[in-house]
Amino acid sequence: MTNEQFAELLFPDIKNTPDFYEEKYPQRDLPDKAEVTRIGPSPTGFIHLGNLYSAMAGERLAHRSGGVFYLRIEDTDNKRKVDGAVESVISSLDYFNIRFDEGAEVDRQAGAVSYGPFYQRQRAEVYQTYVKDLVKKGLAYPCFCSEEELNAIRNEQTENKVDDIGYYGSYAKCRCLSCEEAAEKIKAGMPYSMRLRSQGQSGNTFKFRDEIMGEVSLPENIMDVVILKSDGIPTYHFAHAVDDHLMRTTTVIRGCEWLPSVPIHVELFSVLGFRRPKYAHTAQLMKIEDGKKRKLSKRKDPELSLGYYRELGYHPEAVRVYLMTILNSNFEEWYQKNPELPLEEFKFSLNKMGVSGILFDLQKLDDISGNIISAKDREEVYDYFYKWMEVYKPESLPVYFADPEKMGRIMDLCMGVGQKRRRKDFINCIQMFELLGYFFDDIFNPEYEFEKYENMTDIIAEFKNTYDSSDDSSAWFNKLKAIADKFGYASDMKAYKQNPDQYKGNVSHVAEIIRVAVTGRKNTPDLWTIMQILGNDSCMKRLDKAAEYLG
RNA sequence: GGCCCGUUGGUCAAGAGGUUAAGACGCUGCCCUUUCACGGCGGAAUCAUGAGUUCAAUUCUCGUACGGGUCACCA
Repeated sequence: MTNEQFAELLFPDIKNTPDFYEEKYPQRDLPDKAEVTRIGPSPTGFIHLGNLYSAMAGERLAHRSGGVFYLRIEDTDNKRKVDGAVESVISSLDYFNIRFDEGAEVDRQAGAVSYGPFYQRQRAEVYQTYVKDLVKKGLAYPCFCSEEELNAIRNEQTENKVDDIGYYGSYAKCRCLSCEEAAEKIKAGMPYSMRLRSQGQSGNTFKFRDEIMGEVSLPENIMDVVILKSDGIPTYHFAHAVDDHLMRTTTVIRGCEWLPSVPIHVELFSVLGFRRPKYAHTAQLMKIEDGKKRKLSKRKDPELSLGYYRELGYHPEAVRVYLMTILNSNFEEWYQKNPELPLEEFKFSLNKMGVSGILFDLQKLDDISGNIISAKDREEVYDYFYKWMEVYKPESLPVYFADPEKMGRIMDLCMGVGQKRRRKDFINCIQMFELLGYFFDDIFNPEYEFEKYENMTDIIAEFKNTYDSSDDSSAWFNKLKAIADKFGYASDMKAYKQNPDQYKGNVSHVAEIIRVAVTGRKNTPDLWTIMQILGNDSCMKRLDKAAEYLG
């Protein structure tokens, strides 16, 4: 039996040849240095920061060069598929302003060549066409080994401390089956996968240039890897080779956990006669746990999920800026110099990307986020907060937004609108939600942050007696000073600093006592304004409540 | 275990054969300030380790340690 006949037996339904697809998916008509990149999430219902990190790199590379950025759904693993995952992936990426030119669920421009379908399951025939061709050339063969047999091989290799663990050489039982023998098994109905007949030599290495890692020396692939699973769907490796070739990807950007499988991909491209794309393997996002760095894991780390940041109400821009700062080492400086320029102006480049694992720094994100929100208009932040609450805290909407005018004043206050400089109180929506709670009598239930000072109840009582809501800010503060003097606190900061021992404290301590009494917190914006917003009745009740608490 | 990658302050990092080894976050001191912030000016804190090359090494080479990744009909 010839290879030709054998291929026909294996793939009787495949009528096309590779040439058909080469023609169907021609070279893209793009400017000279245009890059074609892609993101290929698997629809497990979970898109994470690492994906976004890579996606931003790909998106920037493509769009800065006048190229194409597309979305391919890598759904070859049926077992892990989650319903609705594709929608969630797209919506998450959209939230963070990642836009595709083509790909799954993206409408393409009329008349343009389609490189789809972009769901790998829908491309089974394409892959099989190429496998059939490999069989004809004697470069692929069916493997009938069961899971148990494969495990046995692996165990044997482990026990014998063989260096290379896997299906290759003399361990590859099915590799030397004749076409006739294989045909027998197929006719008997045995399930089988298709494997690459590797041409690699053990011990050989080759130099490989990665756009991020630089030159890397790797061993030649010797494994007869599975290219088609028994259900006729390809493995990642094979799908990657065929798709990125046919979709005319110029640079493959993916996590550096893929670097060790580059030898497989190199051989696959070579065996298929494809020109290899450039590769860029991005650093991993890590997290510290028990004093050790480790790769962020989908299962264990909720902070890895993009949904997490959305739920917390981090502004997408903040997440993008943060990611850019870790994506390109020179971004931060550029951003500080050009805070008003759109991120797209930044000259992103792959070789400015870091090679080693990056520890995710939430504090830094918070700082960036605070800066970004403080630079926004009151209206924008108001809307943003409102929309977040509609989705994530709808039951609180009637409390916080019952009086839009009041909420507007609160926003102005906390953002420092109209002041010389903006405040940076707001970081994300959940934090705003908690921060602003004391403004609303219905939910005001403070955990008082009182420090121990002398005469606290006396000070509160005296303040209550003298408070007049019609006082302006300075009259109000003068009364605070008067109270300070009355109870042996310094009303003059300079005097206090010279002789701190002569006083029980200073006017800022007095202010703190009133602040905590009214709001429960030591840190709030201008107290006088808060009391104006709350109104006289509410303030009086709160002062009583605090006095009662202090006993 | 094999293979691959990495190691500059607590974190993100720039950097070059000779530098006072940038900057940012965090921490912290002072100033400003009628309270909270904002802001301004300072401070502490880093080249994993051994050997080699060199007049000179944190930078180049080799080893060691440590960290990470990967070795599936998962991606």
